[in-house]
Amino acid sequence: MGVTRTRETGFAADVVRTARWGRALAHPARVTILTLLAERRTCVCGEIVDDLPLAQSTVSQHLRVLREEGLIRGEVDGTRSCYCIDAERVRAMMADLNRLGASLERKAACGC
Amino acid sequence: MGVTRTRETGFAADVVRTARWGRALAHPARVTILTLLAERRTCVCGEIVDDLPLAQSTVSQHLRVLREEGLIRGEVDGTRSCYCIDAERVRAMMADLNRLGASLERKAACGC
DNA sequence: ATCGTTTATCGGCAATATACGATAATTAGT
DNA sequence: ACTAATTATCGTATATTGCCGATAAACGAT
Repeated sequence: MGVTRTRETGFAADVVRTARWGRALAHPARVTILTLLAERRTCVCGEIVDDLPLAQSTVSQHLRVLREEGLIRGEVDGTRSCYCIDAERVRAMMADLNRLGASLERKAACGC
Repeated sequence: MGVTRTRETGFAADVVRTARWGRALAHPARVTILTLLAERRTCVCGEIVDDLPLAQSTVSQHLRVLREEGLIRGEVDGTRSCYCIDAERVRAMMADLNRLGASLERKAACGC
């Protein structure tokens, strides 16, 4: 009764992993942050805030999501936090997404 | 006051598009559905329900999300709905995601 | 027309995500 | 020690998502 199924039970592990990448990218702010970090190689938090139409605290939360998925790393540098992309993880993400994409495209012909 | 910013304002159009792909993939059920459709080329709704640990109505909602993003197409066939992957859109999605991935990896060296 | 089958949608509830301001924490500089 | 600057976290309000059962809608078969 009232089971409140948790989101990630009953699904294959690789599928869950892929879905997590999806979630990480599922907000424009996070995609923008990644792009910013790529363009500038590295950014302090304040610079990111300046480039987003969001409050500092909100940006910080998005940074956390990205950090939790490992896509970015943060380093405290004095009073500021310096963020950069974790290339390794980005590659891992793209590998997973491409694996999905490839398997979808391989047999894409529609029988309908 | 109480601004409740809408989620997709103030962001670049391509970023919003990428984030939408992310959202589409952001749930294990949807990734599973896509994979199922790829494996079998085509499925009626009931078969999909049978392979997911979710109620029929819930699966139907996930199908709708995928349909709204154009990743799958549904065709009514008598009393049943036959779904299949829209290869075109999947390619478009992967192109967008890879475009992001490439731009992230290109300048990945971390300055931290 | 009625019944059985299948799928979509509705209504409602719980959980999560998103947003903000306020505050705490950390550090540099004085 | 105090102040200013920067960032993370907290508290909270709202929106969205996800889930289910129930119901509606569409169709085939009798």
